[in-house]
Amino acid sequence: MRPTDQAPASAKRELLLDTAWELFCRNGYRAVGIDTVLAKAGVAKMTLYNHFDSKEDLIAAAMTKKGAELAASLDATIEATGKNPQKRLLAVFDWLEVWFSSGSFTGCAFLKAVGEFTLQGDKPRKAAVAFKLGLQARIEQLCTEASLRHPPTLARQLMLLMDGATIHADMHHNPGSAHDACAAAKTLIKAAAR
Amino acid sequence: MRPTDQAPASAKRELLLDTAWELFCRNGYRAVGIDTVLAKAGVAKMTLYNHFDSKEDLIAAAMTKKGAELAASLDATIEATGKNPQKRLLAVFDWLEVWFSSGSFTGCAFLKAVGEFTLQGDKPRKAAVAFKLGLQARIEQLCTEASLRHPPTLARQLMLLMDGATIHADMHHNPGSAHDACAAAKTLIKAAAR
DNA sequence: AAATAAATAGACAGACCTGTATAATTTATT
DNA sequence: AATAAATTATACAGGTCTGTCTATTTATTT
Repeated sequence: MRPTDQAPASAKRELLLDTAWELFCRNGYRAVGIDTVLAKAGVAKMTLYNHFDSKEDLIAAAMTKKGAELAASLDATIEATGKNPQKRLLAVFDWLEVWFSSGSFTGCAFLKAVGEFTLQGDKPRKAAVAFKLGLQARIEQLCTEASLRHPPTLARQLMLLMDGATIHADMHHNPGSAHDACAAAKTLIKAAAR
Repeated sequence: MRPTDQAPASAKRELLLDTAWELFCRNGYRAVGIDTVLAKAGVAKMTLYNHFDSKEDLIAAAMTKKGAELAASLDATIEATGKNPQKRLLAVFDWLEVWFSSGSFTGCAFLKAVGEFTLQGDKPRKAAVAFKLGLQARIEQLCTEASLRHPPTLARQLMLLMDGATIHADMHHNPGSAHDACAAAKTLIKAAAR
């Protein structure tokens, strides 16, 4: 794991990203102050500002890092599912259910960022949109590989189910929303099969 | 429109609720200060605190008021659709599309409240959950009236599509997500018909 | 007109926030 | 061991926030 040129990996830096992610995701971005992150991470303030230009930069960097981790985690789940293209597509919902039931689930930090950072130019919002579009592209690819009709449309529809389920799992403290979404997805997939 | 006993309707009070709703929905709850609401409404601070105990109370009250208005608006759309039960159910998505395309659309204040107020006891969160459950009950009723199978499950699934579409319309500035959701809903409804 | 209620302006306390400055100290590298 | 780099502690500036207090003015009602 060589550090990227743009973002050299130091231990403190990674610790800050992980701590920030957890706190912001659980309590909201504006509700959590920098000092809270620093206290929990046990890191000095100047260290933070040596690594990041601002709080928003820290947030965006955490989202980029975690987004990559999540994408890798999803891919691992898909690969572990085997070769059947439809099963691989449906594995996305198993992945969601595991997440929702994990105990550490506190909603989707990307969706929350869209709610809190409402300006087009806000870095956290841009990081969130980028992650969601990347995920959508992956879903679309799976739809294509499953030889389903209209992969772009179907992928968007499946994204509605996924993000809806994520919101509901958080709002109603109900991991079962993954099951509802999965059942609906099966119906859509069956209708798009040829 | 007689004022409710619990919340007597004064002009200033209603103005505060409307102004707060718009600003909070557009910019986020914690991002907007009380003073901004007061300046836009042209109301003195003490007037606010004579009508509401706290900022969170104002937020929760605005959500309750707007929730009732939205429910009435939806019902009006449904009634205007006619008697066909399936068309009445699908009218929900027309209603969404009108909202998304309205120009004043800045995302769903209820979903944003869930993201920003993460404690069970937070009044805004409770108001949001109450609204969403009420809407879900209405959808379930429409499913029942359309003689569809498993109305509770189907209603939850349609809610996933609706909330997903709302999030996406905001996140991607794409009112067309209502159309995606509607098409998916038609597939689910057809599969649940008997 | 008199009395009661509602709204106003403005200052203010106390807390919190982000980001900076400085100097001492630890860690890593050569 | 000597030098360079990273981290720390602490204080602080400047701003913002919610909510309160007081005194004054405007509406409403009797």
